[in-house]
Amino acid sequence: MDTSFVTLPRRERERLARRGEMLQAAQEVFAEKGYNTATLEEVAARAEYGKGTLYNYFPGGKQEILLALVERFHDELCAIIDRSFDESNNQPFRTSLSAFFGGTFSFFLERTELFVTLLREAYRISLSDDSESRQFFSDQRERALDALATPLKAAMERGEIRESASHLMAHMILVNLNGAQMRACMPKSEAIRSLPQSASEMADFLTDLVMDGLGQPELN
Amino acid sequence: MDTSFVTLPRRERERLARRGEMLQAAQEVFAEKGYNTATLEEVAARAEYGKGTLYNYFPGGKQEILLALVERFHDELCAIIDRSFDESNNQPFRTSLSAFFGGTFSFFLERTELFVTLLREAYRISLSDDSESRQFFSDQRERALDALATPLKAAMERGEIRESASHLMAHMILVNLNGAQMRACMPKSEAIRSLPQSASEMADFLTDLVMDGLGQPELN
Amino acid sequence: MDTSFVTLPRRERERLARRGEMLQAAQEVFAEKGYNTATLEEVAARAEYGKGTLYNYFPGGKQEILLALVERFHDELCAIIDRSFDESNNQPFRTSLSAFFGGTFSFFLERTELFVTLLREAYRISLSDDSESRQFFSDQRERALDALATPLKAAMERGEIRESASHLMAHMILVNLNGAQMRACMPKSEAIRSLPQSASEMADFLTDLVMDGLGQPELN
Amino acid sequence: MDTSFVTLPRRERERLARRGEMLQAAQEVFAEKGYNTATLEEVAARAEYGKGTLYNYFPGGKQEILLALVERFHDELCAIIDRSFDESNNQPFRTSLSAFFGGTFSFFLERTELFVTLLREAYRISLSDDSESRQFFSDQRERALDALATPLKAAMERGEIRESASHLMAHMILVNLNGAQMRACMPKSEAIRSLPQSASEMADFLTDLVMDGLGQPELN
DNA sequence: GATGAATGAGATTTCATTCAT
DNA sequence: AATGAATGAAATCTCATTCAT
Repeated sequence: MDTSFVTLPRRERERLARRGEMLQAAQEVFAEKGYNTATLEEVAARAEYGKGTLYNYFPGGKQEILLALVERFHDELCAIIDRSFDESNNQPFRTSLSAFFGGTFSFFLERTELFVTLLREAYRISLSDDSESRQFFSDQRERALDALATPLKAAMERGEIRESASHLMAHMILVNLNGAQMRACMPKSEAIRSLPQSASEMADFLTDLVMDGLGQPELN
Repeated sequence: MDTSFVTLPRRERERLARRGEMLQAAQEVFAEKGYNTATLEEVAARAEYGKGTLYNYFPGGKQEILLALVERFHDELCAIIDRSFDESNNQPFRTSLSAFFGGTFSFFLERTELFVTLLREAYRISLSDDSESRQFFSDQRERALDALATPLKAAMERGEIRESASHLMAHMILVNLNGAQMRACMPKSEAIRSLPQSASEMADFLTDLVMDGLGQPELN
Repeated sequence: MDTSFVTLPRRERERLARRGEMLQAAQEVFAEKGYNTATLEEVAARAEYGKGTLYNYFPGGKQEILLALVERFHDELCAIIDRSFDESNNQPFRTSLSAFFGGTFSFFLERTELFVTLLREAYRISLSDDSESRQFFSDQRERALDALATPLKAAMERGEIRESASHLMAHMILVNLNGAQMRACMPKSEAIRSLPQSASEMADFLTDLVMDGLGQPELN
Repeated sequence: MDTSFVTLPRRERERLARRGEMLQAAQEVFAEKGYNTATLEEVAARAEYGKGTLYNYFPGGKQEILLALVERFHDELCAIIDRSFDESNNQPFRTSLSAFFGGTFSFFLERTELFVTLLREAYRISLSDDSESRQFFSDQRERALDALATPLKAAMERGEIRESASHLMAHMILVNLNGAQMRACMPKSEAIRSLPQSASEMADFLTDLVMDGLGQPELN
C-alpha cells in the first residue's frame, strides 16, 4: 500500500490537493473547449482560484498543466496495466489482456473528459516542435509501453502469443484501445451503433480483435 | 481516365492550380509548425502569394485551408482503397488488404508532411466543438469508411474474414494503419527500431497483425 | 432649358451616363451599409461594372465617389432653391419658402437613399481632418447657402423678414430642414408619429416653425 | 446632493476613475481623427494604458467606448435640461430656454471635442444598420427628448408657447442647437463670422430664432 | 476601355503571463 | 500565498487600390 500521501507534511499535502483541484478543473475545461481554445481564465474560474494562483502551482503555465495531466493519465494507465498483468495471478495472457481492456475502458467511461483531452492532444504533443514537451510526452508513453511490454515478453516466452517486438506490439495494443475509445467519443451514427457500449463487451471485442485478428483461425 | 481536368476552361484550370500551390504550401507549414502555431502570413509567404490572395481562394481562412487538406487527403485515400480492392482483381482479401497497406504506406512515405498534419489534427477536429468542421471531417472519414466497408462485407460473405460490423472493422483497420504511421513519424528510439521501414514490410506487418492478431492460430 | 447634355459628343455623353449609373449604385449601397462599411466590390457589383472600371471613372476611388454624390446632391438642392425663390414669381417670401420646403421634401421622399447617405456623412466630412474633402464639402455647402442667402437678403430688404445675417439664417433654415428629414428617416415610435408625412404638410410645418417660431405672435 | 460616488467601495471608485480616464482619451482622439480613423492603439497610448487594458474596461471595444461617450454626453445634457427648466424657478419659458441654450453652449465650449465626435457620429449611429447601437442611441436621445418635452408641455398649458407635439418640438429645438454648434466648429470663413461666439450671445440668438422665427411678429 | 486577381497595410481582438498589492 | 489588473505580442481578417491582360 502506498502510504506516501498520508505521511507527507500537512503543508505538502494541501499543496497536492490544490494541484489536484486545478488539474481537475483544467481537465474539464480542456475537454469542453479543447486545449487551444480553453483559456486559463476559465480554468482558474472553474477551479475557484485566481488566475495568478495557477502560476504558483504550475509555473510553466498552460503547457505545464497539460503535461501534468499527461503525467497523471499515464500514472493511472500504468497502475491499470500493473494490476491487470500482475504475475502472481498466474492467469492466461488472454485473460489478463481482457482485464486490461476492461479496466482501461471503465477508466475511460468514468473520466471521458480526460481521455478526450489527451486523445485530442496526444498526437499534437508527440509531433510538436517543442522538443521538451515532446520528450516529456515520449517518456510518459515509454513508461506505459515498458509496463505493457514486460508481460508481453513473458507471454511470448510462455508461447501464449507469437514472437514479435514487444514494444511495438505494446504500441499497437494501445493504438487499438485508443481507436475504440475515439470511436466511442464520436457522435453516434447508424454505422457506428455497432460499437459495444459496456466495458466488458468492449474488452471482449478488443481482446478478440487483437488476439485473433479478422481472419477465421478455425477454418484455416 | 478522368479527363475533366484538361477540359476545364483555362481560367478555371489556373484557379485550381493556384489552390493547389497554396494547399501544398499550407501542408508544409502546418507540418513544420503545427496548425495552431502556423500563421497564414507564413503560408502565404511559402506559397509566394500575398496574404490577401489566400483569402480570395479560401474565404474561410485557416480553417477552410485545413478542411481542404482533409478533403484532398481523403480523395487520395479513397482512390487507394478503390484501387487496392478493385473487385475485378479476384484476388484473396488478404492480398488486397496488403496492397492497401502497401499503397497507403507508400503514399505516407512520399507525403509525410500531409500525414503529420492530419494525424495531428484529425482527433482535434473530430472532437472539436465547432460542429461544422466536425461534420465535414466526419463526412470525409465516412467516405473512406464506406469505401473500405464494401470490400470487407464482400470478404465476409465469401467467408474470408469472420462476420462482424463492417464499418467498425473498417475503422479499426484505419486505426491500425494510422498507429503504425504515427510510430513511423516519431523520433527513433531504441525501442522503436523494430518498426519496419519499407512500404512492403510494413504492409506485411500490418496485414499479419490485422488478419491474424497476436495469438498463434496454428497452435490453438 | 439646359441643352448641354444633348449637345455633348457621343463619347462624352456615354461617359457621363456610366458615371451616373455608378453613382446611383454607390448611393444605394452607401445608404444601405453606410459609407465606411460599404465596399467598392459591392458598389461595382450593383453597378454591374468591374471594380477596376470604377477607377477609370473615379480615379480618386471611394472618396471621390462620395464627393461626386455630394456635388450632385448640391446641384439638385441649388436647382430647387433657384426654382422656389425665382424672383420673377413676385410672391411673398413665406410662399417661396414653403415651396422650397415642399420641393426639398419631395426630393427627399423620392431619393431617401441619397439623403440618408449625405445626412450620415455630411458632418463627418465637414469635420474631417482631410482638408481637401472638407474644403470640397464646404464649397458645395457654400454654393447652396449663397443661393439661399440671396432671396433671404432680398426678403429682409423688402421687410418680409427681420434683419439678420443672411448666410447664418440660410444655414439655420437648412438645419431645420435636415433635422426634420432626419426625424423622418428614423424608425417610428409613439413619440414621433406626430411628424407630418406628406411633403405639403411638412412644408407647412417647417414654414410655420421657421417663420413664426414657437411663440404665439397673436398674443404678444 | 448625490453622494453615491464617495460612498462606493474604493475598488469600484478606482475602476470608475480609470474608465473616466479612458473615455477622456477616447474623446480626444476621436475628436482629432474621427471615430473611424482613430485606432484603439492610439486611444490606449493617450490614456497611458495598454491596449488590452481597454478591453478589460470596455469588452465591446471601440464601439462600446463610443456608446459610453454617447451615454455620458446625454447624462450631462439631461442634467443641463433639468437644471434650466427646474419648475421651482417659476420663471417664464423663454427665460428657461435661454438658460438652457446658454448652459449647453458653455458645455460645448468647454468640451468641444466631445461635441465634435458626437455631432459627427450621431447621424451615423442613428442610421446605422446595427440595430443594437441604433437602439442604444435612440434610447439616449429619447431620454433627452423626454426631459425637454416635459417643460415644453407645461409651457403649452400655461399658454407661453403655441400648442404642438412636444416631442417633435423638443427634437427641433435640439436640431437648432446642434446646427449652431456645428457651425461654430467649422473653420471660419467670411460668411460665418456672423455667428455669435459667446455662450450668452448664442443663447439670445437661438432663443429669438426658436421662439420668434424669422418673421416680424410686431408687423404682422 | 474593362476587368478582377493580387496585394499588404492596418484594424480589431485575444489571452498567456507578469507582478504589485 | 492569493490575487486579478495590466500588458502587448501576435493572429486573423478586410478592403481600397493597383496593374497586367
